[in-house]
Amino acid sequence: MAESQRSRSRTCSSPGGAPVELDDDHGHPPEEEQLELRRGPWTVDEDLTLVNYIADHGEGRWNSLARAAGLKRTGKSCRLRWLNYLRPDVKRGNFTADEQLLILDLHTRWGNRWSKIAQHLPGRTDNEIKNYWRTRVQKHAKQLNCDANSKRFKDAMRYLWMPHLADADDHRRRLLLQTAAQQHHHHAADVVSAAAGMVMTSSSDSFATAESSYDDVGVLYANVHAGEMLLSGGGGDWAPEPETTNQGLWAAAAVSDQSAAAQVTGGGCGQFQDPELSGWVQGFSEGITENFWALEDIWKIQ
DNA sequence: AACTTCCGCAACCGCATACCT
DNA sequence: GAGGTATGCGGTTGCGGAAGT
Repeated sequence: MAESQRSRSRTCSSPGGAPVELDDDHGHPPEEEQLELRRGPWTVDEDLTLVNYIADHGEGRWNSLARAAGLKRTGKSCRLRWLNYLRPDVKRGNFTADEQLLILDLHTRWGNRWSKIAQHLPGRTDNEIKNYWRTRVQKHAKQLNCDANSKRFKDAMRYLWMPHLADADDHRRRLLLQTAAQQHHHHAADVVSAAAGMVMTSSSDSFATAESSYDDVGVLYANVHAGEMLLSGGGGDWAPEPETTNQGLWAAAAVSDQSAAAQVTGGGCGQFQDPELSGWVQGFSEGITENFWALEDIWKIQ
């Protein structure tokens, strides 16, 4: 990507985002402003400025917002910072099994339409999903020696990984409910904390940056809230909110695929559309193959 | 402890499209 | 309709911390 590297070479990414010169863009801000523009990591002060300004005036009109707020940033940069990090409803932490399932399924449908996928995962940003895909999913594809966009990999996800995730999610829910039952004599707040702790554990996170202390509160609140929701479900009827459910997208497939996966792992041969994959997957069932253990390892990574 | 490598994430870029005049 | 500007999207990069040696 010569073009990318070329343009990237103009950037100054010194920590703290020292003012740098810009020579690009169709926007062509006045010369004196170009000299002042900052890029690179946002400081706490900048975050606060942006958050306060949006709280007072709302979002939108990003270029003028940046100027009016006194931020020496491009409108683009402000928009990105707000949408991906500062928005109050942005959810942080690892993806839940539900979310992973949804991403896998939606990606098989829509490909790299990250923003479209993100619309079905409330609180998640396209950037986060994109990063997840590139760092986790593609890594797994690499381990399987196939392309993440290949039919083979998609089938592997569909028949092996997704049922695995579904199982794990069931297991997680059972654990939470079990915890609630065991501790029912405790003070309610203790129970909620315990559940929240479990949620925190299952979605532990790298949010502990120096500039994100105020985010921690939000994350904690969100997880405690999640714990409350899980516990208030009471009878094992917990389900994601309507928007976050799979709404038949993968649910039906997951149910039917459970049997396919069971066939695979149980020694049978699932009916796969791709005859090549059928043979490949059949390998799992006929003794232990390298691929099988690779998949098991992949699962442990989750 | 020091150094290197790997990995995840935030932020950037160019391009496409929508919107405005 | 043409031109200019704003916004949104997807791809890519580099930093910083974790893990490994």
